[in-house]
Amino acid sequence: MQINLSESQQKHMHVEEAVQSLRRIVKALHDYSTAVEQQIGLTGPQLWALWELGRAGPLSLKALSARMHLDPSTVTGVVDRLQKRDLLVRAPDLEDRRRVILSLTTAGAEVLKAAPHPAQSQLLHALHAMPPAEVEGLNRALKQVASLMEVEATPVRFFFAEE
Amino acid sequence: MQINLSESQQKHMHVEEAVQSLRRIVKALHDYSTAVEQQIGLTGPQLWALWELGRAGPLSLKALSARMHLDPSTVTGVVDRLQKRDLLVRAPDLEDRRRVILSLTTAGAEVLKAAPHPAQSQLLHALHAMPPAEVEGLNRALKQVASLMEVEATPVRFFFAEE
DNA sequence: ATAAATTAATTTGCATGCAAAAAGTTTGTA
DNA sequence: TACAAACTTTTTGCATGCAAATTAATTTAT
Repeated sequence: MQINLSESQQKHMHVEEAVQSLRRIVKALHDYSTAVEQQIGLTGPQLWALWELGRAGPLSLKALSARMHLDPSTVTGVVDRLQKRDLLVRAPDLEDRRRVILSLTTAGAEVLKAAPHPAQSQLLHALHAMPPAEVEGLNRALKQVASLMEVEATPVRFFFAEE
Repeated sequence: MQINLSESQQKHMHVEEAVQSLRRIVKALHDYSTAVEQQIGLTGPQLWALWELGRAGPLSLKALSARMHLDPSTVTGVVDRLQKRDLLVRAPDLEDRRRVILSLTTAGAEVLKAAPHPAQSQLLHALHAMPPAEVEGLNRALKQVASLMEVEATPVRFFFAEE
């Protein structure tokens, strides 16, 4: 079967598919987190925090927040729950007493050893599995999308052909 | 200054940048929602719910939940807040008394008329602004990433409105 | 040397988001 | 018809997530 599409129709199709693919990626990330939670009893953010501590050694709360790209007040809660389960400890920083030093406990390190990678790694894995040229092209296109979206910082009304 | 990078180092760089770009896209979506919230005093999900009601007429809570791809228990809360501000009303369905019929109030329709589209328009706008070849390449790469991430095939869900 | 500004972590308040269970309604079946 | 099963909404409980305010400690400026 041969169907002829106008150039704008083809483009619209690609846009729809690209949006669909982004949804699939987000869903895959979410599903992976849910599966991990079922498996080891830690939520996505909790495992992620442990994982960052495991790879980057003891960290202050702020440093951990920065690595997770989350607000410190959010990470405080995540750390509370991990501490309650003795997977990490808070210790005062003698250099700067405002700071708290977060370290894995032995139990935390054990859990981490048995745990799968956090969901972020799922994405990294996929990207590393792709041909370099593909990754480079994807990178260029994503950067452009991000730039175009950042230009429109303030809400504007958009109008679309059919929809 | 000339620095030689191995092929794997170059690839790793592209991977990092691609992940960074995805983060920027997610952040741009969030920033847009925040800007809308500042402008019209409605959160992203609240505007989204109003918008679906505006375009798809009166809906039951379940039907609205389905359109938003959110759990009914979540939408109950969103609807509560909109009802408290008289932007929509709950009415019993005489056909099936389990159901609740959600309708925009005049005030709700007014707010909607003055409001920008919900956040996903930002992304669509950016994609439509790109050269067709770029979109096609992006599409192909994203599909591959999604496939690689989907260890087991599962039905696609959504992270924002559409249709 | 001391006041002012900054910084780190926490607390509080609000809004998602889901799962599980409760309550009322309708449908299917024996 | 009676009763079980399924459906619709709400409630409850928990875990993010951010913004704004607080507290304590440190740095900067006067």
